[in-house]
Amino acid sequence: MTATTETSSAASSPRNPRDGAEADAAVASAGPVVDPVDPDLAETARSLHAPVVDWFAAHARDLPWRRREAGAWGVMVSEFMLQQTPVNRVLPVYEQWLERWPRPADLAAEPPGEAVRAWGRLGYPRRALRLHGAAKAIAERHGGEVPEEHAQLLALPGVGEYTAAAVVSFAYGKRHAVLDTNVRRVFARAVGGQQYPPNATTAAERRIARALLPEDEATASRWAAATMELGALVCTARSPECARCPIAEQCAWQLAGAPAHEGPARRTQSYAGTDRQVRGRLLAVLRASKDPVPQSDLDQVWHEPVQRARALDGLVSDGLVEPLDGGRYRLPLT
DNA sequence: AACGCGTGGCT
DNA sequence: TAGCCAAGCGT
Repeated sequence: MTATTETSSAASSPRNPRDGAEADAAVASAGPVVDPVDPDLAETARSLHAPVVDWFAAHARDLPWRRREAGAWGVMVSEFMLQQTPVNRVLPVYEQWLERWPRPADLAAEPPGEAVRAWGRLGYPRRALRLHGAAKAIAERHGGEVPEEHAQLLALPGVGEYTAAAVVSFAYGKRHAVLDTNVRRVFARAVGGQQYPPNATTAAERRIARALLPEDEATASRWAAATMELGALVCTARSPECARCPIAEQCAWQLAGAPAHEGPARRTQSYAGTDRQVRGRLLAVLRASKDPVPQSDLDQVWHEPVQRARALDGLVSDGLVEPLDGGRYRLPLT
């Protein structure tokens, strides 16, 4: 089954990002919200489920957060760490984290600076602060249990649309569409016939993800994990291994001759010389020291005083660094 | 909506 | 080699 006119127009949303939104709005205003499933899309879905889920059963990696003993907290910790950080770098930090803080309340009882320190070099250390904040909220407002509802999860710091969906689906086995960068790429190719999805998630993509979600709860949960895994291992961004793909024969992109991506390239972010690099160096010094660090030590990490001061100010206003008397700094105790 | 936010491996 | 890329979020 190749992409229909409906799905291909929806999935070509880099050009027409409003198609899906208008359709959704029209349905929403019509009354009770029942997912509008295009019959062709439904047929596409049925033809994809078995091969993808079977492939997953045979090829899924044995990752610690996929084991039963991980629990919802383990899933949640892994999802925070995996936000923009590769699996291989997450693995050792995840193990140490859960050993030290096996429940949300254990983390909540510690200063936020300890979370930042334990985060190590995973990058984007504000995630550590948010995970600590989420743990406190769970301890205080949810009786120490990771909430099961998508809306409750979404209210936690650092939990966005994707992470909430991942916890709902992976930790609690509930039926919820999960759209991460891997799934978006798989759908863009298999359904949309495009090499890459649009830069930002569109309403059209959400609609397709919902339409493709299996009815059965347990299958839906496996499907979510399976499509992610397929994107991570086979349908990769740079060099997809279509010969190993369980749905290559049905893939709209393959059937179209694997055309190269049209349209604007993704903005590539620089790093060298940016405030981010300076922040990283400052924080590395602070992580390494259990005691407060004098300003003079921090001054060593970057030659340019204006940028250095701006980076330090930023860390303080983000709550990643606590200024003390006498020009000394440390990771935050509160 | 576009941007800032770390870090390191890969091609 | 210099981008490109990695299970996003918040503003």
